[in-house]
Amino acid sequence: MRRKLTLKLIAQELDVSISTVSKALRDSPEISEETREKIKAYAKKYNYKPNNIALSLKNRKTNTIGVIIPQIVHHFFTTVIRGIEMTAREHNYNVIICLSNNDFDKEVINMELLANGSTDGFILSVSKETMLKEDYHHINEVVEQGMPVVMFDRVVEGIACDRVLIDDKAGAKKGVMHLLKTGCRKIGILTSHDYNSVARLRTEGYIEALNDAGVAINEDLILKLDNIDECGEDCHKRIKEFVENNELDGIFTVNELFAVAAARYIQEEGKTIPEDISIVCFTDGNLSQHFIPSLTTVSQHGEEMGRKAAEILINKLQRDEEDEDYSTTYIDTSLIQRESTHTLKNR
Amino acid sequence: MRRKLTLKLIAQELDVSISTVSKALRDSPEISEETREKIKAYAKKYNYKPNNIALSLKNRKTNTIGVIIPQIVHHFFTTVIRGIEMTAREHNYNVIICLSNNDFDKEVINMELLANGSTDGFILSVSKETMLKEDYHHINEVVEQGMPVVMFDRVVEGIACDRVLIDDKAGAKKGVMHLLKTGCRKIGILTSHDYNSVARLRTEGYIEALNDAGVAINEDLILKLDNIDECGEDCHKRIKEFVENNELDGIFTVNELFAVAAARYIQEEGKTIPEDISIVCFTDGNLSQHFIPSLTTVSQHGEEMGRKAAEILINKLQRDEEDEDYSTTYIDTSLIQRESTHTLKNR
DNA sequence: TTGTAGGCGTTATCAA
DNA sequence: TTGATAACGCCTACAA
Repeated sequence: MRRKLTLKLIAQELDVSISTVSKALRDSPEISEETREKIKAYAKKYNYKPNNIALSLKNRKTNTIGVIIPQIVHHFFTTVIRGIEMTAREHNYNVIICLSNNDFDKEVINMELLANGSTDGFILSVSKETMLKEDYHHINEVVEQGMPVVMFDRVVEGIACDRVLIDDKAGAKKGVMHLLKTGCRKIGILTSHDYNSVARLRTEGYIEALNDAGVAINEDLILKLDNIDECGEDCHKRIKEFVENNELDGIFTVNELFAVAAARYIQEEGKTIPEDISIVCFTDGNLSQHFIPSLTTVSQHGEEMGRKAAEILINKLQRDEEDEDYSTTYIDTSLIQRESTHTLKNR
Repeated sequence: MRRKLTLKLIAQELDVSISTVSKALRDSPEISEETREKIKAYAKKYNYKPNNIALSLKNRKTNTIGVIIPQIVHHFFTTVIRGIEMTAREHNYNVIICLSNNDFDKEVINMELLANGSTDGFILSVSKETMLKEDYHHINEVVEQGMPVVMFDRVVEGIACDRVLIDDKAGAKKGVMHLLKTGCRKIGILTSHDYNSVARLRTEGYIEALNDAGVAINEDLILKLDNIDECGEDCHKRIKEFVENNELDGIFTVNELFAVAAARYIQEEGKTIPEDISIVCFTDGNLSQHFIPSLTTVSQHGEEMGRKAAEILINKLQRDEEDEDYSTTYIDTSLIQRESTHTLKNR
């Protein structure tokens, strides 16, 4: 079989019209039992499958959700995707994923590409560069064309779309409170600059937890690194100095990488975790689970987040009269206690 | 702007025919300077973008590459995807990614889905379940329809397609030789069952390295775990026993997870790495880099692999007369020395 | 220089 | 019960 089978080819072969074939295959009662069977048998034998492209064109909808994310290395994004895919499949939607690699231009290209017919709507987490530039024209354009958009995790103000967020502030607070409960008082935080919505909220949670506990905020104990997605040489150096120059008994970090770097320099100083310094970090990924000591983390329930985002989007897609109300949903976090903090009886 | 702009709409608005608009926008010399400018100005003003779906249908090609992989958590797959995307973009192809989650049914569904018009060709790494079942009908179907397929990493015999492989055997050999060179003699291997092509080849490399060095193979030192993608409870237990019951001075593992698990039980026994036992593992990911001690690894050059796979596929797509010759390309590995092995002067 | 017609693969409407 | 026709959005050979 060289070329894909089409209705036309079947029609020619069986000497009927195209529309007869179409109807027969869709079990139309218009067609006589006999011809219907004949056509279906032929289609089955030669494995006919309708061409999705033609269907999309005809129906003006693709039944496909476009997902645009900065990176895929993140365990977190992986779980979100899984959630999206599960819900999508349940509702007979397909998912296509594009990576922006935290690059503004790529984000724009990808969105335009998918917006030109490949997709009915978007689920997206904006790239670092986009946040820095504060240029959202590509997202707004898509919205203006009537395609629903759901932003998750790394969201941005001023766009007419739904939002699904980790409750970053509450999560961070939960983590820092755990440190406090297990006896830490000199707690530092490794975070990132405030343009990153996620980092900012987590820093706020840290501050709030300390405030609630009546522990004074010491600006020296707040280290804002340049990038929340990696930890390069310079980042390592700053963490090293931070650990060496401050008398800490606890550290909260906004990602795993910072936590692991801190652990390294803590141990190099001859201190042990959690005896001398406890660690709690955000994101329950590979590293947290397998590091020695394994890390107490604030887990993000990415799968639930993905499910929720997909649900909202599909919902919007299905009742196409468009309402102008946009929701913001918060997804809870939970604390996973492991070896990097003192054990606590009550939970 | 509610509905997307089409040629038809522009034509109505400017009171010309559709084909005039089409030609003008494609800079046809047939159209007078004047109307051309007028049309282009209008299109630009209202941000006209051709509908990809319509183009695909017309041209019977999508300019899209479908990528199907088992998992995305793997750092390795991430780098492969990056390579694919880079090359694809250079040649004006788009990439759409689908995850099989190591699930046979999902692999089949995804392939059928993409094959029905969404994609011109495939780059795929088969799922664990598919390898187990040895059922490749979905891949063969796609091939028979004339869509080129490039398999990478987890490949399978008996399919008419190109292949891009890590030289797993040579890589493993390289890793084990490093252990030998740094003085290890009682070297164990943590690997997976032979149905996994990758695991099998790495095991062979291990054996060959020992043979070459004149070290006798001891079957007790070869542990075949059930799954190469994760390391669950049972897996951990078996690794623990393996480490405790054997007098080892070196361990080679086919992935990071096994290495990290081994490290844990080695240290629990009061031994240190690399002083008492050295470790080398396959896959240069997050864990290897950040673990303490950081792990000496066999790095897979995933990006190069992705580039190569994409190049081969695009090449096939572009000269559409189909030749029946299929290539197998091996991608080299390299050894990255870190803290988990003794240092070696020469490299 | 501009417009008409046909086709890519489907489906829906209406006519035979 | 079956078939012809138009339409989805685009492109192109050919006619005007």
